[in-house]
Amino acid sequence: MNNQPRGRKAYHHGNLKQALVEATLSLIQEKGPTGFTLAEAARQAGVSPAAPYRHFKGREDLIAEVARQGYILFAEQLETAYNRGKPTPLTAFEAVGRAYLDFARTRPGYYIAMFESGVSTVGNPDLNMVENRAMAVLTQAAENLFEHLPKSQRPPATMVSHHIWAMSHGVVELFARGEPGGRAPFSPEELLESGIGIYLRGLGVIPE
Amino acid sequence: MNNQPRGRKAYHHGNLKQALVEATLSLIQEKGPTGFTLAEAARQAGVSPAAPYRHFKGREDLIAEVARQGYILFAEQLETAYNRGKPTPLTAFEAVGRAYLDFARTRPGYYIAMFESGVSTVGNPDLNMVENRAMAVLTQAAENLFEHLPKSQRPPATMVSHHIWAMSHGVVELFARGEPGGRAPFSPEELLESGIGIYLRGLGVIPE
DNA sequence: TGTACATCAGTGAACGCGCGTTCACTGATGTAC
DNA sequence: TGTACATCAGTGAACGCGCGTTCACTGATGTAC
Repeated sequence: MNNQPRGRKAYHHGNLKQALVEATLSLIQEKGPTGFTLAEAARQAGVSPAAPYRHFKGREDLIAEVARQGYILFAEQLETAYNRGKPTPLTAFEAVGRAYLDFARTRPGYYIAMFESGVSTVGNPDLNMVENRAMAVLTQAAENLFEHLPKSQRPPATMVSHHIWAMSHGVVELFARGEPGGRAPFSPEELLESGIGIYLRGLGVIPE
Repeated sequence: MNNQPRGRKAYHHGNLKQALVEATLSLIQEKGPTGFTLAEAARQAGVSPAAPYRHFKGREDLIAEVARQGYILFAEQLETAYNRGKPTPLTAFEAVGRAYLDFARTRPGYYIAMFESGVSTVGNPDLNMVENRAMAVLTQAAENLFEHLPKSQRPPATMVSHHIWAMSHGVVELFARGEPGGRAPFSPEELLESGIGIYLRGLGVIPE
């Protein structure tokens, strides 16, 4: 059903929904969430401005779909990096941190739709679910880290995952945007890696 | 010069520039940076849509001014909290962290203009200066923390301040926005305080 | 103290623009028999 | 295999809207003499 007659414009696009998602990604990337308009996404997909309404309730709904797909990819990428805690819980955890940053940098369109577009995951069950799935990877990775700690010394894993998420997000927003070297004398990678390292030492899971 | 004849609308506003800044703050707070329009700010200040152009080059310029004032207030608030490192470097540092969060929560309009409006401090010397001033407080507070550490163990203070900034910003963006309890089972205050605590322990400036 | 005049800080009308959305429509596709 | 028909996924024109910005203007204020 994806095969339109090649070489002549088909009346039916064939895959408009996804084409709109991709147009949204590239527009958001270029001009920020403000710069994105439904009309332009339609234009970029080679379709009239009314066409998107066959697939989305409106502008907001399209952005939300982009965010939803983004969360899924995000969770997958984190899961892959986590690799079920192999080879060691610690290296796996650190790999997740790097994957976070990598996602934000290589897929800025998704990242922006997810975190900077103003879509709220509260009150949108679909979004909420995929967001939790991504979060769960971080929490799981944290949990594993504490295996060897005496129970009394284990911090709540969700707290740790929130800390890591906050620091990663902060690094992305403040230091991984705009011109290289914009705000910081350190690369985002260095910054996140060293930050997580110090934090983990404070947690007692890295010996000094 | 601030005294207009009371009780009758004056042809000259008297303090329009600041009134526009305040209108911008409240609009940005309510509707986000996207929802802000020059026209509405003018309306809210009780003035024609052309009037703002006597004081600002345009929409962007007004937002930049709001951000600029925000950075100054921000730096002042951090400085006050820092209190020259009294009573101890550690408590002073922690107070700065709390002040960061407090600023973001009690002055969301400024915070949003500074960090979420898309104004870039790069290439705007005025903004750059005040941003650095705020940053310097964090760096100074970090530096003090290491007084008692042997030189070889001292991490670069700017790195530390960047870490703290990132974590604070992350907490604000992810957990201090939207409905209470939106994304996290912890309050932003708890989250930031515990996060910084663990980090400082990792730095070796808090004994376990 | 009064007056002439320059400057400042507003007005209000107008512009062109592009957006989001709706509508009745139509061409293409899929399906039942 | 062919045909009738329902449904799907587009079109294109139109709408009302509010925005940012410009313009010639004017009323208020400040200053030199």
